Amino acid sequence: MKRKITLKQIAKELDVSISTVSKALRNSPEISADTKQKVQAFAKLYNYRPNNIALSLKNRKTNTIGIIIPEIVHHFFSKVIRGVELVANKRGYNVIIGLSNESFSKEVINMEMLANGSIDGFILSISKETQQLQDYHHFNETMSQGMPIVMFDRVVSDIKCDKVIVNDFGGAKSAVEKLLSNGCKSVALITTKDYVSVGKLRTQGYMEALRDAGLELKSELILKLDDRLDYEVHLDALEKEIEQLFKTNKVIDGVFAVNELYALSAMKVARNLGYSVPDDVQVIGFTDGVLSKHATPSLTTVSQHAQIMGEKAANLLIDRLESDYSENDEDNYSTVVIETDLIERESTK
Amino acid sequence: MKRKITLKQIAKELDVSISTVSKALRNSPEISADTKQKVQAFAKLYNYRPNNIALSLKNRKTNTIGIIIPEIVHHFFSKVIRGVELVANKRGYNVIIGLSNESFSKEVINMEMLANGSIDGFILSISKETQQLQDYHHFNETMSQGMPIVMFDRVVSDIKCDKVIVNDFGGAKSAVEKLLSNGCKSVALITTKDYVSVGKLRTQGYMEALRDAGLELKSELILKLDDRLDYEVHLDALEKEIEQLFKTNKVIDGVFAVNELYALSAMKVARNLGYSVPDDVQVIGFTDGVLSKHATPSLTTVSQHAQIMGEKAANLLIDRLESDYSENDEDNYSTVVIETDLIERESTK
DNA sequence: ATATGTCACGAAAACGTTTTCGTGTTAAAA
DNA sequence: TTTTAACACGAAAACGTTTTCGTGACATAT
Repeated sequence: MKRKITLKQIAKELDVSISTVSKALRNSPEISADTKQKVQAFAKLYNYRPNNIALSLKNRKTNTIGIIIPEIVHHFFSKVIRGVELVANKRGYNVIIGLSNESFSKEVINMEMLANGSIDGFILSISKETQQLQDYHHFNETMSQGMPIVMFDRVVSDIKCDKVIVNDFGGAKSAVEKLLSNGCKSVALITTKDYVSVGKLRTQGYMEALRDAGLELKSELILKLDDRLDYEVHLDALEKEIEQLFKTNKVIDGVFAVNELYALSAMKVARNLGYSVPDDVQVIGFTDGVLSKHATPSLTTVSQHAQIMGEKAANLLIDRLESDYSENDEDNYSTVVIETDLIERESTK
Repeated sequence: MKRKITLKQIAKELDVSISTVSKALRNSPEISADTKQKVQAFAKLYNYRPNNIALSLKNRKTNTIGIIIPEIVHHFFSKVIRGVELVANKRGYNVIIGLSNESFSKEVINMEMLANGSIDGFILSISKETQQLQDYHHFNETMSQGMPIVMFDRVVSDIKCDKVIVNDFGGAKSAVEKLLSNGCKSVALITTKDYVSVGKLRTQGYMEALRDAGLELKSELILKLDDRLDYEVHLDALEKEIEQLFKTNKVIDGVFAVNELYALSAMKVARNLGYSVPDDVQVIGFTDGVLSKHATPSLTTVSQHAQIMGEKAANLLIDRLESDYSENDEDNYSTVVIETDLIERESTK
């Protein structure tokens, strides 16, 4: 179990100086062909690779980007990671992950841990708790130390930084428009409480679609759920709520849900109540998830292009990291909006 | 945009030496109470935190573990990551990820990138391509440089290292036994080609269950699929194969599938052919996936406890990293076997 | 008054690199 | 023969820490 070989050891072995070895390996013209050959051969033999940590310290650059997300067991986020990793690797960066688990304090701790030199910049989506508390000091502190941040999906408009967001409003609107053009007269909305930024935007898209169509907005058709509860565990509670919605509003013939689980549950409840999907009730969800494709009937969804978001975010961050100062300190932050696609499946006509 | 403050800057500002600052912050008895107070106050004011990279270089220890997996958009792997991250964070480590994307060369490149000082040890699951090529030089080289590896799920028995595996054999066997005790007379198996280690073991479990029950093994009931094809994309091809299986074997009244997609497709095909699940055909899958729970009918599965695997793997690795040499170089490697659970849902009686 | 000891701090090395600058040797130019 | 230039290499600093060891100032004991 021998340690990795270092410049110093090579230098000693070959009886030259460390500088010579370093230069020889980088093919410096200062070094004679003879010496180069000797050094390079030796290095190859012993499989020499420069130590990343030493390089990071010297260059004050780690070539690593940190990604903080609320949850990894979630298709949307893992697809984003895949996008980030893809671009990062291609451009010579590593990716280090931190999970906030939807908790404010874990988000803060994780960021502090990574901000002390481990990474060059952050890509993150804020936790639900942070959204509620509206405490953003850790973002501001990080940025004031010269470490750039790119926010994606769940962003906060008060913070000045690069952002990548989904066109939640537009996606929701066109989904509801689809339902309406498919003949729905009473479209229900299953959404989250308003402190969740994306939920709020999707709700607004729903409203606008109705207004544009000259339809009255009926508050009894809107079900706002508290998503601090983990409905993946309390599935029955979720279904109860939706059942209530259907029972008190027999006219419902269309449902737009702001996430996959809500949409699936709506389909299930509707079926149990004797409705046929899509004949009696049509359903559209907002998600990139895998459930939609394999459900029966398969679910029409608004696709978010998570992987593209990740790629975009990574490119934004790395571009900023590699730009020179001059461009950097004018606040030329950009916000990239990823357009959604409506993927039509069996839950709509 | 001021850089993070360093010991040197504090020292200069307070007109003491760097050593004094360092000691004062670590509460060394060498330093007078006065000076300590002064330094600590200043450091707190400027929010001083030691630079991780410098510490890593000094200590030759990064407190970071690398995890290499074939794919992140996959419930099993993301759950494992969650487990690793949980334990790692609790024990003061960060997690850096590399995706092999099921490719041998990307696996090698990723490992080489991280092995040059960025991390203290690996947790990994090998790619399909590596399994085929049976080229394990990168694992051996990594370990010979004193960097420990913990393999999980897809392991290779030739390599001496800590391992965390699922009881694939036992899980499969008890699943098939369940089908038999539920009255199935002809249980089909949908599996992968034999070079996939876990697929092979699950196949063996199937066989043993039949043998124990005194049943004849009929090769026409075994469908071996080439999983180098991405069936998530070529879903129709997969369904064609399974349809063929059902059509040529009308007697099938039970199906054991080695993964979620195969199981779901089997259910779908069966239904399309006019069978009722579970009345005519009962189905069990092998997976931790999310599809099973939400399918209709929901799928009975062999649960792998992915998160626990991640936790176990992380603990094994960190234990080894933090053990002293003496225990380390005797080859006391352990293999932890995670037992499976049969989660009964609607696809079985 | 001298020897001993404690206290509080600083210098320097080390981790593994890269890079700037200085220098001795040799060959070419004057 | 002397001056100059090119060549090939080494010493040292720097990145930010921690830690070992040395040392000057002062107090106490002899």
